[in-house]
Amino acid sequence: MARPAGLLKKGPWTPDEDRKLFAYIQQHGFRNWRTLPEKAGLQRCGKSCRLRWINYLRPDLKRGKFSLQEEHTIIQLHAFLGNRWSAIAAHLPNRTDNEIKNYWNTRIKKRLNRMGIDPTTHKPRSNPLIGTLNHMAQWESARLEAEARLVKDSKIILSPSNQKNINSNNNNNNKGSRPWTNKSECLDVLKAWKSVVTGMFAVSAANNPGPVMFGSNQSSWGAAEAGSNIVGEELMSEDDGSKYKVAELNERFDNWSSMCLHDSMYHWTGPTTERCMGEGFSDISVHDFDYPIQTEQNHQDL
DNA sequence: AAATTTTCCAACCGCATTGTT
DNA sequence: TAACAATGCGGTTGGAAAATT
Repeated sequence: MARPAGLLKKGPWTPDEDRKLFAYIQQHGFRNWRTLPEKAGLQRCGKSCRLRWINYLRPDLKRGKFSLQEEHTIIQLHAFLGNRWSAIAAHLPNRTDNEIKNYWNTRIKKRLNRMGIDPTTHKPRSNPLIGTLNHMAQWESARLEAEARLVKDSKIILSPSNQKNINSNNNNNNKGSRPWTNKSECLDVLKAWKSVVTGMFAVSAANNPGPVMFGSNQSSWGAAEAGSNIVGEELMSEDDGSKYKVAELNERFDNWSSMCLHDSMYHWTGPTTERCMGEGFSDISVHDFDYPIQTEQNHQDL
């Protein structure tokens, strides 16, 4: 049975211990973590073995730097799920909850703080008007970045030769080009955003290139469907089945469904029923809810 | 080059949840 | 159904490595 606690080893694992654990699990798998250490010839508790396997030895682990896409996914999922690292990890293949938690605490959290965003609530610290719409913080960060970009770009535009280049670029219709390079549309969305933040919900559709709508009960819109039970139930049945989470997610989705952006630049459609059922929650990430300015390059610089 | 500070991450701890008898 | 054991999760910490002074 259990070894006296005093005889159990603690602290960093040695290569020899790793070899023993790996070899044992390769051969026998892991069924009973409590008895495993003794069988594998290790002076560790089962808990320690389990952790070592899950966080380090597992062969399917993807180690190394997080990609920009992974980082986006983490931020977005954190806005949905909070500090539920295991739930977040479930949507990032080959990453562990511990790794994600560390990455959040050491990098993302600090960056959000620097941007004036509360990493817990995802809300800008300085603006109490923003109510329960957690993801708005992400929009705010997008807005700040967009504004910074516009300021930068406006200086470039002053040059006639640059103006010419920009015009031709806009006509290229490049598949890979970022849609928000169209500045007037970008500004319209920023205006719309501002009106949400300040509680002024009147956005004239006539003044916008695409439908930009705010308000409640937009149930005929795709995004509103994100609040349906189907979405929540699917999610929970796969992962943990906790009813309170279904309720919580639905509540959040209900809030979010009151804000529906359909626009060629900021395209938030929410997780549609089909996609949640077919591919999982992670599908809502990156391309649907992007941070406009950040690129692979400046991600590397961070 | 040395001292100090900061960053990063593996590992631990305690509590919650789930499974078993 | 209660009691206990096993497992899982998230917060925290210690120390090594990197960066800064």
